[in-house]
Amino acid sequence: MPKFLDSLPMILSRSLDRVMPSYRRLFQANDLTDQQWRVLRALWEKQHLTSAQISQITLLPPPSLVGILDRLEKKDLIGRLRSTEDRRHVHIIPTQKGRALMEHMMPMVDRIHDDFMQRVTAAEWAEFNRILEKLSESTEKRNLA
Amino acid sequence: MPKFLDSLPMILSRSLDRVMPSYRRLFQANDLTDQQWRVLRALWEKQHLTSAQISQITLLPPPSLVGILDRLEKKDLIGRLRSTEDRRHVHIIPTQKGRALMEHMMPMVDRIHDDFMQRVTAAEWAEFNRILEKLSESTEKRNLA
DNA sequence: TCTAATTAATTAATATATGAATGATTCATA
DNA sequence: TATGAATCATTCATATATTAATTAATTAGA
Repeated sequence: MPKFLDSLPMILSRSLDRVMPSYRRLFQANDLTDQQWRVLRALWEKQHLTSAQISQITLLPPPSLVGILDRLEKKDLIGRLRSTEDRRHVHIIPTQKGRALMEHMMPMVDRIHDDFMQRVTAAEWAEFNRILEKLSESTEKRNLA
Repeated sequence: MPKFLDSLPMILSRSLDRVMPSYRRLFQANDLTDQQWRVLRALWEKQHLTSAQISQITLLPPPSLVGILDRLEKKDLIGRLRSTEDRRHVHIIPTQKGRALMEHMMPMVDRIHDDFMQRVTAAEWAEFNRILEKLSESTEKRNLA
């Protein structure tokens, strides 16, 4: 009989609870929430993304994203620009201030990641990802139509 | 350079997002949220727990727990009983209705867990847990005083 | 014994999650 | 080309997360 604490949701939740504080200290020092950083981080690679794309990348649900973008906009870290081709899309673009903050934080975020990676070997990390993928792989039939 | 999507928080979050729907369907069918079920589940083994104990077991932060317990109490699934020895403690006790619901749901919850476990071998599951423990092990100095 | 420090539960303020619904727009197609 | 289906961002209602502060009760120590 599987014990509650050993269930997949609890194991993953517990790990997240243990991992996040390391990051959160940095986020708070820069007056950002976890989610707000995620949005900025998503804009690191691409210079502009639609709201829907950010939602997919960051895993933030669209209704949450609206408020998160509102607050980032209020802090002058991002801007919204409605697309001219398809007026349903809204392009999210980091401001100068937002880009400066990202450049300031990225090295420290990478450093935290590296610290975690040093806890395991490359082989262990690969194995971990392989098994987790098997465990959480989506079985939903995709719409291939 | 570690990519955003391959960071530990994103990997764990993505897995949770993939795993939870299987459970959530069952919870919703029984008019429970994830967190409300967690509280009931914690009471499966022990017949009564204090609010603080439930918080530790379920990983639900105390301020959230207050409202969750309120709603469970309103549904007549649990009761609150202030301790007589130490009047700061509040014992949480499932009602008859709450216990019946637990007994109804537990087999199905176990079934979902078993389905996930069948995706990997026992060795893989053990290895997964070992590596995840190394990755998320708390380095905070414990108060050993 | 009396006060300072602790502890358990709670409240408060703000931010986010979840699921359903809406409004504006674009697409598909008869 | 009118029209229903699909899409994107958003709103709404409710539930939960996060951090700080509060309240009541207990404990530790001078």
